[in-house]
Amino acid sequence: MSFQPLTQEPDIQSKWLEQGAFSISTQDIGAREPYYTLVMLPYPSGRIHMGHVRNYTLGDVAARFQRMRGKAVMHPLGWDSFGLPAENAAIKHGIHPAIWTRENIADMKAQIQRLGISYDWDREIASYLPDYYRWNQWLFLQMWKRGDVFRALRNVNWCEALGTVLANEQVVDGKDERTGHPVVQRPLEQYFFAITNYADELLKGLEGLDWPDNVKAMQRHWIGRSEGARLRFAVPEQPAVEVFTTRMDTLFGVSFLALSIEHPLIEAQADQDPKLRAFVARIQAQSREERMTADVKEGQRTALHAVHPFTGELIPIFAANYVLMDYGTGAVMGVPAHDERDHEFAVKYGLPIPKVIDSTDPWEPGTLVNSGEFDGLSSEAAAQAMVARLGDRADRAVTFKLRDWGLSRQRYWGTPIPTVHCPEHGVQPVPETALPVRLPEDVAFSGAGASPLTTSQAFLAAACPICGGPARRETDTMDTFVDSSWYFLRYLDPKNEALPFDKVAADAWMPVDLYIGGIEHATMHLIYARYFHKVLRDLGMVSCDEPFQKLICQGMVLKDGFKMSKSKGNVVDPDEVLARYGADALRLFMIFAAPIEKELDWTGFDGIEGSTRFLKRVARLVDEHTLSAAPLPPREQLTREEQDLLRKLHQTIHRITEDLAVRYQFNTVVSSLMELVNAFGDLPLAAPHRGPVLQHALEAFVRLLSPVAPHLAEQLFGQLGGTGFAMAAAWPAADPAWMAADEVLVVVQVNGKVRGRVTVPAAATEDQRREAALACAEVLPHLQGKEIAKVILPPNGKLVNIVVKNTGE
RNA sequence: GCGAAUGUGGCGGAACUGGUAGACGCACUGGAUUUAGGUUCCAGCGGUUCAUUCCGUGCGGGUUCGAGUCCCGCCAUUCGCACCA
Repeated sequence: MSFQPLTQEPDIQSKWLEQGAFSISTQDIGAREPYYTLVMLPYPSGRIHMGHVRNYTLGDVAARFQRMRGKAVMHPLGWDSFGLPAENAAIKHGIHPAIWTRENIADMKAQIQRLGISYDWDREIASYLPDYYRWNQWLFLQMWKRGDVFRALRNVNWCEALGTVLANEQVVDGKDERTGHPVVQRPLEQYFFAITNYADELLKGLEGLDWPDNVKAMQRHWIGRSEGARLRFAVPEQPAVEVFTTRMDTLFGVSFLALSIEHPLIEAQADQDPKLRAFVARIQAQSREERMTADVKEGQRTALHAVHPFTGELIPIFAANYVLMDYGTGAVMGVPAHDERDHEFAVKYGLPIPKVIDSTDPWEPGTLVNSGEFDGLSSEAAAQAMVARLGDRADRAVTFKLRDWGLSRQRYWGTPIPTVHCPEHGVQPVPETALPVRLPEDVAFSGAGASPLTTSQAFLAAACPICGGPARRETDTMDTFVDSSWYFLRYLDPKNEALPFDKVAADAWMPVDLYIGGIEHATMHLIYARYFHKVLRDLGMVSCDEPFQKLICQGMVLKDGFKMSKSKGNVVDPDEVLARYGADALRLFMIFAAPIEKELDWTGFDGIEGSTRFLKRVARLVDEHTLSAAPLPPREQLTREEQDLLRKLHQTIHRITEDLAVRYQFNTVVSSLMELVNAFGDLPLAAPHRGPVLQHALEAFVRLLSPVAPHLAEQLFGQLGGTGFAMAAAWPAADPAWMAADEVLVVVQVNGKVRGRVTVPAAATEDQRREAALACAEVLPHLQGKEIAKVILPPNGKLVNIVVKNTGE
């Protein structure tokens, strides 16, 4: 029948779908162990790209392997279908985001099905559908009740000309990327999830996760825990200024306080100080980007002074551009002698630079000097002593870089936040019975002005849940990261109309056994989802602490060393490859060409030609084989070559199983398959038991092939007389008795250099191995005139090292 | 600057606990089959050498009978964060 992927693969795919070969249910758990393979929720941009192909193929190999091992495999896919591109398409082409999204999903789904990925499509979800986003709203209400949601002011990117808020990615060089209108920072009242309540747990939880080190490091850094102290400086006739410091020991070196321009004290002073007001206004006018990238430290002296808590000295207070309002307390004690930034600032403004720490590196801790009663103490001891001595003016404190999660978006295409604004009762959540709050259809997409939601009168009109009076419906929508923070739970119970998911289903499958996706989600998505999962646990909805036990980040797919992108014009369309080579060849190449976590360079079609060559060879091997019903003869009746083939078979089963189950090293799975195929070629045509030996080996081989090249495996499985699906057949077991050879090759080294090889019986004792090595013909010349100091025999028995030294002359 | 990772043939990469460096594939070279191209098959393919001679896993040291693997010090590349008090 040979290898005809373009006609055979679609047939096999329809058979799988018709017979529900990929479907799974919670009832399947019991006799079978659950296994949950997940890939990151894709955005339906319209076309799949090679990155998707790589990601989904990797997940599918794991899913198919675990299924064959008898696990109940959960393997779903859905669509992260809210977000800016759909709204931009609406503005640009006048097509409604829902229609654009629906069409894109249909196209991409067809492409993915053509790859033969074994998703249980009955569990497909899409976040833009009310069936899904109503549960975002429901969860928001639960979190509101628990106090996980709050409202606060935060700066947004505001474009005056458009009268709209822009997302960070829409702002380039301080301008709207579409129109070029200037963008400034402006505070707006928004909703937040109090993720910082979980900062410590999010940090500690990383320890137990089987995740790549760099991802864990990124999260640790993102959470950014630092220990120090909070300390209040008295300011005459003003409220005290609280600072956070990790270097309490340097307190005697303070020569100024630097406050953020948003600090309340600075805001109050600016009212009466024109110079300060001008400074604040100038910094405020800078775009977010300008301000983040400015590396010049600037400040403006205020008329105020703080009192040093120990010396009583008056310390000038500055407003400074390098102090961030949302880290620590928004105020810094300036210690120029022992902090690089403070030093730069003090030099610029002519402030004193008193040295108070003796150490080799001025920025590092050491021993205190010029610090009164604390002189001579170590930095660590001094910090403790100072906090104690200051009583209620200082406390030990921990600060995080992690900020609360602002979830408001002034956009149409997202989950409406389920609240109303009542003139009487303020912001009130809508009752659960009123969910979902649906997105209205009658909106205008102009790209200018406030959110399109404000153009729907029907949507805006609401009633206050407390007084029943007229209220304005909230027009902010949720960050799409909310959608992707719990979707993996909805897959487990996608049709539930009473709850987002049932706890029984969640307990059955969670945590996810293998999560595969791009490293670009190392911080945001992977922290938000962990946070949501912990909130859900505290709501009693899930039992485990962490959602994703094992994470693998696959490398990017490149073309000639560069990221594939439309603008570079170097995109390789998966459809083109599928149309020429079929799914199996593409899958095989994706798995074989590079280790999972490394970049994969698509240098041309040579690689996939090689994959096709291999698959053809495999097909030919089975075509040329004559079916044999005879039982496999006992080992002792087989010839050496026949035994060699079966030994290679069992060694390969062992290796591939380890690579898939333990090491997650998929590229060597393909190498092992190729080696085994090469070994098939070494079996002589005249081998007396060729029929049964080959039959036995091919039946096992086809199963090993099935996760990577499932279509061809299906076809060959049938050709070899198998019934049912290859994908449902049992994974072969490696027989240790077969893996061991009765003779082993021993490498003989002299002083660590390979000098010869001898074959000894597997059962040979150490003494026999030593004898054989010393008698080895190639080794003898290297022993001439030398004294044998010792002979090393490592426990693996595959090597003998003879250590010699020169005798006299 | 801080953090993490990675350096192995012309290329992608193997080498699992320190034990035959270069598996497997791509490209290339020669040969066979073929009218030819393609396909398929066989052989070769790190450098060097008269020689299985010596050299060789980014560089320099070290530990060891033995180092791609472990330790110390560099260099380079990639990624992430970046005024974090």
